[in-house]
Amino acid sequence: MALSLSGDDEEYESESEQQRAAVNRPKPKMGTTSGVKLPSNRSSSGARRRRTRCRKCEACLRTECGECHFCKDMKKFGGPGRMKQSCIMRQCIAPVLPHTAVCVVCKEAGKEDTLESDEDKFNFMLMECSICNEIVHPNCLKVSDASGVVNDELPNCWECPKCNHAGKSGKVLKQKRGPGFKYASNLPGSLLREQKPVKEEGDISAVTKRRPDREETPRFRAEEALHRQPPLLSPSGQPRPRPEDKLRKKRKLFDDEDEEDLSMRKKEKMDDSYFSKLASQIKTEREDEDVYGEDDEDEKELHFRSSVDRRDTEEDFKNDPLNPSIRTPVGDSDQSYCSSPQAGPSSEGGSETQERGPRPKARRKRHLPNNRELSRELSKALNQEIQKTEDCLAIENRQPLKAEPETENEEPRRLFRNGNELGDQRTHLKAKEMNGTNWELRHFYQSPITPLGFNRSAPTTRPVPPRSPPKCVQMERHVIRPPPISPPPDRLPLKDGKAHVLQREVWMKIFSYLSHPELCVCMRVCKTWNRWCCDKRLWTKIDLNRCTSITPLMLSGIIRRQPVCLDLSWTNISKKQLSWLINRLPGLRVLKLSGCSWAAVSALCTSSCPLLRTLDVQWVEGLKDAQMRDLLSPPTDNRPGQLDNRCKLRNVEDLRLAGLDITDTSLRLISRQMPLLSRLDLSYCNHINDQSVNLLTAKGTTTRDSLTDINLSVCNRVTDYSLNFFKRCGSICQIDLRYCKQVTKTGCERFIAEMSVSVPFKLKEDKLLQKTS
DNA sequence: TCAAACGTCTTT
DNA sequence: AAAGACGTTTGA
Repeated sequence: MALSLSGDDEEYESESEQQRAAVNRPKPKMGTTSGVKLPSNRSSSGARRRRTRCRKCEACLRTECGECHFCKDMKKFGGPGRMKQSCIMRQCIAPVLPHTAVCVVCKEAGKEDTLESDEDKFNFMLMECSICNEIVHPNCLKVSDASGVVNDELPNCWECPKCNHAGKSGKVLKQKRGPGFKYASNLPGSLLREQKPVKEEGDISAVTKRRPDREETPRFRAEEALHRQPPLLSPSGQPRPRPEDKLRKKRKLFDDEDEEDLSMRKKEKMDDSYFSKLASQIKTEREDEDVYGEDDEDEKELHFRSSVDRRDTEEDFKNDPLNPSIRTPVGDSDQSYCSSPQAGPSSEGGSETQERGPRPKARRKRHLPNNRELSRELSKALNQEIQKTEDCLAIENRQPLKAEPETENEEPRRLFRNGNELGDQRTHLKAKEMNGTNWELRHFYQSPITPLGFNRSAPTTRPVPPRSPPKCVQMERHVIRPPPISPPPDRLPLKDGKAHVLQREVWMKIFSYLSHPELCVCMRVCKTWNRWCCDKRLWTKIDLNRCTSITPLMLSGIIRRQPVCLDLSWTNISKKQLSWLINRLPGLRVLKLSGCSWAAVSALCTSSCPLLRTLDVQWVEGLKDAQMRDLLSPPTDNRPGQLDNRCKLRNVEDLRLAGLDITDTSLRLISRQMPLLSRLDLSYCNHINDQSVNLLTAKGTTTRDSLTDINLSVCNRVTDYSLNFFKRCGSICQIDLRYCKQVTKTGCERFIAEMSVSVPFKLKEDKLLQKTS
């Protein structure tokens, strides 16, 4: 299929293939396999062990979805059973060598389980060479002057010392990641698409680290973006962004002319920093030099790893394209494709606004570019870069390009400090310099929401919900990487072969003081730093708020970092993307989806995130009672293995529902299904009234005791009477009734007076009641 | 022995 | 290039 050999892959031929060629099948086409048959003996180069699922990864643990292409083919689902493929949802993340695999030297199986130290484990585990396909215990090899290059993307996979030392390239490598990725990455609409290897051109790095495909990023078109209008005032008092903020000043900020500047600035920046000095000592860990150490605790928890930002080279360092704000020309959003979110169970509410026209443009002129605009532009710029990066890396990995980058958006040549390195390696270099950290940069430059002031004139007007993105021909195409088998090295290798004196954990301490943009800088220094800086401890919170385009690269970047808190508010993330993410972020505690479409948010209906504590779905387009019911109801899917009948959001403590057209129906469900709910934001909910408050605080409800903080600001149906209901809330600490027309100051004062006996309250602001002490 | 499914080839 | 087909490997 997609991973079949290109004409160059002449060294590879599997046993079965040979048999087939000889017996069962027509002769392979010329060029597909070499005329010279390789010995089928596995101990020799050429034959490769089929891998099998690990049975441990999340995918392996899933049950068949019954809906995908391959499930439908299965006999048990009524299909013909011809395709014989694993369910898409069950594509193993880290396919392993079969149990029958043995070392070609000692003929014994892997023995790592019997050993204690990491070093022993490594030495006695079976390693399959991605070049010669030999499976050996590293310890059984006698090559002392060269070490293997571990491929952290696939368990038990490396380039053996022999091949590595001989300078063989991985060009014959067909599937570094092995099976299990194959179909998932090639299915229509799959998030996991990948490409066939392509003819090698030029001198490219020895190891073919696979790259995610060039993405066909779902994006909003400029017009569409204008339609996505967050509220003018967020319930937390944060003003909502205005349409005029969006998509202005397309190129100005990142004009090509700044490119020169960039190298200078980079130079300066690096020259006078300690890092730059250090960097000069650091051994540049090119792909073919990199030897990974053992797994570290944190990374073991990661189920996926992407190679997004794993390209770091000298070039990276020298050409640090770090400051995106002065960097890439921003392409027009004409190439913006939109994903094709499938509406969730209750998608009916989401489409009515799709045809809305753009807002009056006059408003757009009003203010100067602010940080948010900047970030938006950056987002686009970076996405584009990422796309190009992928192209380049596709070349680097001898994968065919899906398409050439749009000429008009072609990245201008940069001034490299070492211009001579550009030469014939330009493509490669370009790929490297654009090291997948790009996306990471973007969100750092997103500013916090800039206050625009309260707009009370029409506070309860719902923002125009984001338009549902149109179908995208090629949606996310992205490869997820398994986590590294081996951890980063404990010490930083230096050029002289020695290791830096500081241990990794010391570096981690240092890194922990850095901002995310700074971490991105560090990630470009070398591979080791790249890996270290990706430690999830440094990325507990990832903010993609108002990112106009969530790209597959970003998704895998997120997975790689395993954030605890993820803000995807006001993005055009699709259902598929969100679902994909949630399923891969088992530790996610905070998920912010405000301003997203219900189509996207409905991913929560089918994905389980039992650890989720904070859910922000304010201003979600089309999220009404029916949808809320879907969100809160137990999974309807009761296929075998689907045993959890509890509410998927049962552990939510902080629920933000501002700006939703929900009624008491939803509140009943909430009070029933979220026993731990402590903070509830219902601001701008026009249907909320005293009866709603009564419901939430009624006898027998868990919310009565669990609620500590409720936001009812701009709920115009709420009156002073609600305050009586709050008196029975045992834990209530804050009641926000600001801008509730029917709530009076007198009413609040009365509440304070009456409560003073038991719980002292104060008016922090007008109609904002807060417990003192 | 059998179901599952990997990896490659063929067909579209 | 993508989708489909299928022999063979793998684990139970």
